[in-house]
Amino acid sequence: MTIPAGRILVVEDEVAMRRFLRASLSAHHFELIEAVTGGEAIQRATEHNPDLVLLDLGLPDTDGIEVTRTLRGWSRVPIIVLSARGRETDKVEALDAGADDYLTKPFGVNELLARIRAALRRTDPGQGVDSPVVEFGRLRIDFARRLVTLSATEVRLTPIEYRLLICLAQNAGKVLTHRQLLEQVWGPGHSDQTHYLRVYMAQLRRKLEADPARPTLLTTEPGVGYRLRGG
Amino acid sequence: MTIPAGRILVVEDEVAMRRFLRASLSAHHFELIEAVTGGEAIQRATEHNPDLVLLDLGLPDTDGIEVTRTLRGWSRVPIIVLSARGRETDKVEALDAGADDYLTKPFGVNELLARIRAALRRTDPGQGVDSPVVEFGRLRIDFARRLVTLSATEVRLTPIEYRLLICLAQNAGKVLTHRQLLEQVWGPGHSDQTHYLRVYMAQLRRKLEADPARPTLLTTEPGVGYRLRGG
DNA sequence: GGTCGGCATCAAGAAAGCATCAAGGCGGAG
DNA sequence: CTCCGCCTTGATGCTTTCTTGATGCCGACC
Repeated sequence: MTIPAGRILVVEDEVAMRRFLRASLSAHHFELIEAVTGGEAIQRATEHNPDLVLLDLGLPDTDGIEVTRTLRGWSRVPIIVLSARGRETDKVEALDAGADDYLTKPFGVNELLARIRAALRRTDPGQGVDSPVVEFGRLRIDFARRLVTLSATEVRLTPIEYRLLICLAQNAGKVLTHRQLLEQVWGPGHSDQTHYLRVYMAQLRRKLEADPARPTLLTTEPGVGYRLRGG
Repeated sequence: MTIPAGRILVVEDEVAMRRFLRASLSAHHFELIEAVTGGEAIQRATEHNPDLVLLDLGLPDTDGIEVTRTLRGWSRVPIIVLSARGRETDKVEALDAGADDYLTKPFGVNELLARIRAALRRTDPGQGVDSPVVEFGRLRIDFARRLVTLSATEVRLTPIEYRLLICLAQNAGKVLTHRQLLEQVWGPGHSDQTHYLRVYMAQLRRKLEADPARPTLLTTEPGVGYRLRGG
């Protein structure tokens, strides 16, 4: 029988490597999601909520390190970096950016699989210590299931809406500046497009607030940013 | 941070290696527990409940793999294996026995430290970071949340009002000259617009003082500047 | 007693920031 | 290929905030 062993997001631009990973992983009953660029990686991650990320450092657009940081902005998904660069400083940088493991190419399939198993094992029985669910009044966010409910009815959020909400939820009570939100949600280099924020905050409010014109959950801090008011 | 970064159990029989680890780790403010044999390792682990285990595979009595399995019998403490054996099968065996990471000797200190940080980061969601808060009588300023409360009711401040208050609060008790405040809040080149200060001090008082006409918190130092009276 | 400088307060115009609607573009799913 | 959902972008009107000017108070000094 073929019980899916987990969903893995593979971020890799080289075709040969991608084929190799696809073959090795699907042979072990992992479900694969693939991305070629950094931007695509972020998008796929929010859409599919993978159980683990295999990340090549040498990407065409963004640096893999940046992808790691962006992911860590809202997610605790295990990240294993695969890289041809074997220098110690590269490893330290990646690990400190939030990666869980660092494997230098070339590597053996079996070692990779063992490290994947080790990483998945850790998050598996969800020790209940860090509750994957938070609540703010009627609003309830289930991180593990990527599920947002409002008084027990599900709210459908687009990837960007969700990321924005997660950002705010993880810093509940604190004000997040426009810049912080833009960099976390849209990635570095978008820090001046405050218009995006306005549009999406309005959309979140329309979906989450009882009276979107007089928000109680998602409040504006004029001249500074936004905040999600903690219970 | 200079506070103990965590308790690490080092299981290693070679004296030189143990000395090396001791030096490297304590330099980074880790608290060390040491064990030479497998049996000792298990005992120390139960006694001291370490935050992480560094485990050499080549031990005099038990095999390190066995130690890993035994530990995993009751504990989820992160285990990083250090070993001279670099064969893939060794790594797979150790990881599948329950180790979280596998580092082949010789390795760089910085990589080891980065991997330790990565492992500790995972198990430490307890961000017990209480934000810096200062109080002056009924007035309370939460810097991290950018939240000002007066007898537990929130006070809304505009960006300039807030910056002005922060300036005064950071030098509580001291007099700040007009020039200092203007340059801090409005930026260099505004040092002669004392009128701004008057307007905004009045506004702050209206929002924070019980009797704005007879201020007790935000006092005027005629001819010099203003001061926030420390509790 | 009158005048003057520093200070407090009020109010109105100017500027900046914000919310919202809606249309076009893009890519993925069927 | 077509449809649909999502992201981007522009236009518009509104609100808040900042700046600026006018006015009155108070104590110091002449």
